[in-house]
Amino acid sequence: MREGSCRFLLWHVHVHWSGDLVRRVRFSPLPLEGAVPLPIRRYCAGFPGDLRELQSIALSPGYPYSTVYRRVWEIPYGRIETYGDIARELDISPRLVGLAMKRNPTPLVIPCHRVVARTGPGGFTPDPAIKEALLAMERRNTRCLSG
DNA sequence: CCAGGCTTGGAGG
DNA sequence: CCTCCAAGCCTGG
Repeated sequence: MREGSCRFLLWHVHVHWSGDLVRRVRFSPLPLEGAVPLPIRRYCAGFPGDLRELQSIALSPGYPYSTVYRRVWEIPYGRIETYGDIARELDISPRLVGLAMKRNPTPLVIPCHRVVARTGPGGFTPDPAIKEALLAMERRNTRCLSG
């Protein structure tokens, strides 16, 4: 089990991982000694790229809300969907999707920031500004590709 | 057992 | 346009 952090703008992204399996990702004001998986380092540095080459503990069968996490894992870079969309598709309540996102053990790998409310970005722990920055970054990187 | 949570759609001002 | 509110889930405490 390895751990480390990298920078995303003003934040430090703590990652606990081994091989391509990521067990924990969290945003912190403080750095953590050690490295993070290359795809995460690239992503945080602003390069558009698929984090789906990484696995998350949240995808394992039996993990709470794993069906929700698998669904969210499918959302590609630069795309967004609403809590309601996913709720209807999985036949659960929107609030349950929100609860699952709040408990997401590996943000970024499970891209919960791409799940937004019908009326705006929606929440994000520990700071909604992180979500907005991630979405802005992906918007910008995606727009350049197609005009 | 029980209340929460990154919501939503509808009602009413 | 805005605020208010209950439905509705299922896990952790």
